[in-house]
Amino acid sequence: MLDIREIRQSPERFRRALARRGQQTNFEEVIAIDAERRALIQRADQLRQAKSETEKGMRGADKQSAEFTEFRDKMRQVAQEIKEVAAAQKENEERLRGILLTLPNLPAEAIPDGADEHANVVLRTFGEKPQFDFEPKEHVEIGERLGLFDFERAVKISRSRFTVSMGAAAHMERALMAFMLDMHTTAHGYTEVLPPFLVNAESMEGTGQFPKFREDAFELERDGLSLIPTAEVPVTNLHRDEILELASLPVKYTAYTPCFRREAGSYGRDTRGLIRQHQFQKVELVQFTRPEDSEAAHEALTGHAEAILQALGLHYRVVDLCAGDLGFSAQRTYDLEVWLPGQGAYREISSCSNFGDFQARRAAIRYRPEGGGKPQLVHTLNGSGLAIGRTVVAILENYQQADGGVLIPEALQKYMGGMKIIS
RNA sequence: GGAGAGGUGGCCGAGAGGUCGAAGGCGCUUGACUCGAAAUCAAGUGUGGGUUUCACCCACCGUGGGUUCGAAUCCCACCCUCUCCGCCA
Repeated sequence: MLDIREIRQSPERFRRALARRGQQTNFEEVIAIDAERRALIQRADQLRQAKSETEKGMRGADKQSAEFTEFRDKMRQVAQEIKEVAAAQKENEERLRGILLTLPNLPAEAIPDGADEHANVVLRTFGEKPQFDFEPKEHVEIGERLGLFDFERAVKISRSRFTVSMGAAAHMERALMAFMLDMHTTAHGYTEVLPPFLVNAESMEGTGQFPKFREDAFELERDGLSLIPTAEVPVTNLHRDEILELASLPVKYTAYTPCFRREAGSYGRDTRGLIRQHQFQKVELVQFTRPEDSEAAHEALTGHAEAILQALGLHYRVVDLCAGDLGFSAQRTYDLEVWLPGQGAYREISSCSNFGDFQARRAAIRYRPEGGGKPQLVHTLNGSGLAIGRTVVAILENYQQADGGVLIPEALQKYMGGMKIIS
């Protein structure tokens, strides 16, 4: 959520920043509602002050006296007015919040301009495309031959865009989970968290999924809960409505969870294989930092996700998303795109974002600054480290052999009982 | 799922229609005492908002409604916690 006080002071700055996202925003309405809001607050405060003064007078008065009756009539009138102003305030605040909750975060100044992914900028690449002396296959073919996935039965027991992983593929998911969590907890200093996979609406609002992207979520309406679309939601909301100790910052969490997405509006895209699923597993990285530390933390967090790809020997590139391609809550995002030889394309395998204070303001996550003083909003960050299904895809396609087998990256072998090859 | 008890400041805990942002204690901070520490004494110690911003004012006793001139206190609904029973991995 954007800060209404800052909007009030410099609407033009906000208008220009959101225009970079391709979003035309008219702040006149918001500012007018805000002015009305403050006027209502002042009116309400005055009335309450009058009320409490009248009440003081009543305390000493004889209940039979004319004075008391006069006071009581005055109180009646004030109470009625308070009720009216309170109703107006409620309506006003709902209107204001309703608008503010649908406004996206301001893009960071440093990021490239552009309307869509074509304007994204490649910052760096790691490794090189592997060479094959045969035509590399897509993971679906590779998996079919090795009996790794059962797409048909997944549809039978659930529906399309779900997959059953079998044998070595299921084992590899488990191995990747353990491998990634181990690296992040030991080498990168994250605390492991296993959160609920169902969360309430307040949590979905805190990180920015609700209200604007409600149609993307699987909801259990009977219970008022949603399946998490990413571990970001439960893990960031761990500290909702909290004031963190300065000494505890940065707080760094890593969590393995399944993620559930409706993929509304993606009909026809990536219909084959594991790339786009209603359910996928992911190891997530989440950080809470002081405002002045978030940019450096963003670089570091991206590096933590990269370390996994590097350890697995996978060629990838780091992309700085342009203003038009940025997610709703993010001020800056680096995507990690892994090379998929079977597809002959780079595909997103991780997305690392700095949200600034946008989520912190929605979720009221603060810290006590140096030397005490008023609590300040933290900055929140997160990134996939990594999406596990897509990592399986990348391993299958990059490590495939002419005979149809797949070598297992060395770093992963000990997590797969010493297995060196799937054949 | 059924029955009962309960949700008050960082924590414990009083308050049971008006004098209550809320006693008392613990904790924490600062000062005094001390060579220093402990003990003791004194003062301070929540969050949000508004404004005419070294100050003043308003709100907040689980959440939302209601009764009343007036609600932490009475009524209703919901949420949560605890105990017992049932069920269950």
